[in-house]
Amino acid sequence: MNTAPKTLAHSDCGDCPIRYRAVCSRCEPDELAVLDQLKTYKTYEAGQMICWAGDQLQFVGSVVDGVAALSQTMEDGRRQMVGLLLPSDFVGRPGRETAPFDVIAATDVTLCLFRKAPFEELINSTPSIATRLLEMTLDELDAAREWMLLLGRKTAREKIASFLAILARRETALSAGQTMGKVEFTLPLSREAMADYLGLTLETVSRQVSALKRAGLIELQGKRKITIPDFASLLNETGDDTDGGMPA
Amino acid sequence: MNTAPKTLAHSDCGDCPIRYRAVCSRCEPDELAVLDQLKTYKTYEAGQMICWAGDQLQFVGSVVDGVAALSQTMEDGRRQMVGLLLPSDFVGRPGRETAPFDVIAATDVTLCLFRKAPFEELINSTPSIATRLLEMTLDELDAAREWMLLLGRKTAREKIASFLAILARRETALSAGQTMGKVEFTLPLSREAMADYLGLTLETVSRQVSALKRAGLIELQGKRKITIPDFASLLNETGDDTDGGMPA
DNA sequence: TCCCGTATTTGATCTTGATCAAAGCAAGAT
DNA sequence: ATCTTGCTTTGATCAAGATCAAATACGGGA
Repeated sequence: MNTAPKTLAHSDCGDCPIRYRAVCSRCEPDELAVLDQLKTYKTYEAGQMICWAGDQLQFVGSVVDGVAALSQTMEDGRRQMVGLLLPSDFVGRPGRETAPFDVIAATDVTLCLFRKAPFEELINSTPSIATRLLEMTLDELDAAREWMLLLGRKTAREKIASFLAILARRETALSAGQTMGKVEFTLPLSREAMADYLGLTLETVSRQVSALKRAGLIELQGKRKITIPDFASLLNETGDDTDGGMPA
Repeated sequence: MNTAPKTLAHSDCGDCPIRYRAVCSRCEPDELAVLDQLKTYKTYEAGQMICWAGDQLQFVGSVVDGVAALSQTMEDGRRQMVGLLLPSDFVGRPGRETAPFDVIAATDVTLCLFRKAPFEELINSTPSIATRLLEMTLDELDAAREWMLLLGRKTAREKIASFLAILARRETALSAGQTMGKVEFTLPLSREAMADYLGLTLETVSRQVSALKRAGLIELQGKRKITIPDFASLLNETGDDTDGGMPA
């Protein structure tokens, strides 16, 4: 599961994704110099806890490679994943003392980290960075609310189709091509993790994946490699408004 | 349902809640002067659409009185409420062109509005405001993620108990007293709206409310007035970690 | 006060997805 | 090559909640 690191850097901004997504929308040289001095990298193995809900937060940063998950667990063990962190996503809470949720490495993960205190100073002294972070947080909030529709109202089949569609879209977004006929990608999550994300049991996930395969909407190579022969017909299964509109 | 307007203003800051919650954490006189010139009030009747998903956004602002709801609807009519906006909550999207979700007046609602463009200028020129908005948005994000746990994993009974507990907490937060033995309040939502919020049907909501009443955990005066004789025992029904921890 | 329209409650049945249980499979270890 | 071990798939059964269909209660006018 150790894919070669993908380089997501802004063309002008070196190799650390945070400079591109979270900070460097205008590439001010001063800010970059500060960030260069602050950044460190850290890696985690698949399954490892990155932090626990309630932990003191020392760092913020972003995902360089791999997939991390935010999740919550109830006393009796019921678990709900509340966010997926893919490469280039921001991790952490400027202005917060403690982590609100558990963070778990779903695959092997590399993070690019900055000590929180100096990063917060940077935010407070640089409106463009605060604005950029606000924008990203609003995106996350919209995504969370889309997910609430999925969790509250969609059927198991629609949940699976939606999840696959989101991954597929993210895949093709990275590799320029907008053609959207056929898409191939690797599932970053186990059946159990998918269940935790979708508010289902792993058995139901397995059954519905099989059902989509039987229906010819997806093809499987092994357990994790997925081919979507016709993206549009998968979209029909998601329950989403298929025509235009705003992406989440 | 037209309760007398509650005044939520910061003691130093006049009558508009936005100055307290979103902007006026330090009460800079210049900012307040600008905001005073911008603000207007607008009222909506219960049930009225405040805006539709996809609408051009001209304003941002905050709820002064009443309850508004963010919601999404699928083509076949399934609906999921994704946020409740209570007095002092911020409405709108600095930096966004269009509304991501429908906004509906759940009760009669009064909003305090500012034109978006000048408000955005204020944000960009005043780091403390951008930071404050970021903080508020992070709070909303945490609340949305708490809600994902509720939607994905909680039972109908736990959902109802959680919802009532949240309202009760909000009620007592406003009226100083932290005693938390007995709480009384009025439901701001119909059974149908509660169902849309909780990812249930209105029948299931009705049945579970009746069940909680039979169990002596709540009392009803009419349909909408609720008394919680012992808040702690209602909390036991929410499935939440009851001891300490961080509030959402 | 009575009437009407809407919201709520209640009941009977049906469906979906959870739960329990048992194989199946692939990859690494012996 | 065979035996683990840890997923994943599949099957049978069950329960929670949805759906369909009536009652019933409530609130606001005439």
